[in-house]
Amino acid sequence: MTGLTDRQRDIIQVAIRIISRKGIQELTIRNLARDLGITEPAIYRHFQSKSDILAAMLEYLHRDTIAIFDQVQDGESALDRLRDYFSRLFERLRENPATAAVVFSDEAFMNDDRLAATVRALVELTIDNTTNLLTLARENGEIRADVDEYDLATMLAGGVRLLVRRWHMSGNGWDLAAQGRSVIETFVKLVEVPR
Amino acid sequence: MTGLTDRQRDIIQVAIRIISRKGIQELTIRNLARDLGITEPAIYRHFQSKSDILAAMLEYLHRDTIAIFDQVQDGESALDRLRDYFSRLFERLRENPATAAVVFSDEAFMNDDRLAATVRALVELTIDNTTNLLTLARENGEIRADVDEYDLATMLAGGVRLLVRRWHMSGNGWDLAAQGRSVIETFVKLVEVPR
DNA sequence: GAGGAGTTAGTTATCGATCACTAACTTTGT
DNA sequence: ACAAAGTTAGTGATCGATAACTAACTCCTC
Repeated sequence: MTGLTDRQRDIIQVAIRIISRKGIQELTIRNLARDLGITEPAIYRHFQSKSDILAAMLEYLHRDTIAIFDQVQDGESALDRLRDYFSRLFERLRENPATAAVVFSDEAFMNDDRLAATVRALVELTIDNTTNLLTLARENGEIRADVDEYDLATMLAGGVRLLVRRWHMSGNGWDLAAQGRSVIETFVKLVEVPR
Repeated sequence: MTGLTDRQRDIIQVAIRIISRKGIQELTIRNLARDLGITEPAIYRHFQSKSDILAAMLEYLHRDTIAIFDQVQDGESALDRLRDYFSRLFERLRENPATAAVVFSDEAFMNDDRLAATVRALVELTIDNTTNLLTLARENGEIRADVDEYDLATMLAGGVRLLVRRWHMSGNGWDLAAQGRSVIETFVKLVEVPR
């Protein structure tokens, strides 16, 4: 369904792990081959170029993020769905902290137009999802209507991004989900219309 | 006072410009020399290593950010000082858009412990400044007291960071100060205690 | 079911390009 | 005349990528 072989998936996972632990500068074909336990040319049996590996990696993360949004329950209130969405994002990061690092390696993809566009789309996805839920919340009358919802989405998504960045920089040394929940609840408290 | 020669300042400015336009991957001694109009070894007359150039660049940005915070007027209310602070940050970015790019190249400094610590401190600086102003605002009774101010600082600083990132990614194609003001005012509207 | 043909996934060895950096020499300004 | 700031010419290391080859497995034909 994803169009990837098992071996291609292996390579992507190892690539993500390298980026997570050592930064994207350390993601070389050499290091990738070493961690996979094969030689460098063998990698080219599975991907035509390093750029293709990165593209597949970004596409994988993109699909994964879409899947998370799709899992968010339908019946709840928009604010509950917002809580659910970020809770699931935090859960994924806890299970696979490596994914966080990739999203903060934007700059590394600037050279390659295709990769730059993909990583940009990946970042925008979370913002768009947030904006959509906030629009729904306003339509439902769950949040105050006297503030721009795009500004709200910017603050919420930006705040969570900053939190994840600091968590990643700290070596994942604290409970992201707990801190994240605190930020989300603070946000909800600010925008919620008392019922 | 800064301990830098004129030539060292030239080099830092050109380095910042390269990072801004092409990303940190393109910041090589070769490209730096070419843009400066001299040969590569000449650079080593002014800095002992590439790492030293990056360290000096980060230190320069750090001093600059501190200077901006110090310029914020004293007499106003804490919320007005907050507005003033971010307004000055946006103004600096408008005058020198290159500085934005550097702060988003965190990952590039991960290899070098000294650089990593410096860039981390640079990012924390804005958050700390924001937190301090929010603490003051609460003490003055300007903002509601039922929300965690560290969460507030995370959302505000994170939101602004995200905004700046998108502005940079768009090739500085729109008015950052105007969009930034909108985010700040939305934030103020959320936290302000009606008087 | 035996045996060639083709495929898959690896190997060793090597390529040209580029990286940060250096030694030795020359030019320039005071 | 001397020091600062430039030059030419080169270093070893590492980058992504390729050529040539091989072991192991599958598939097709008779």
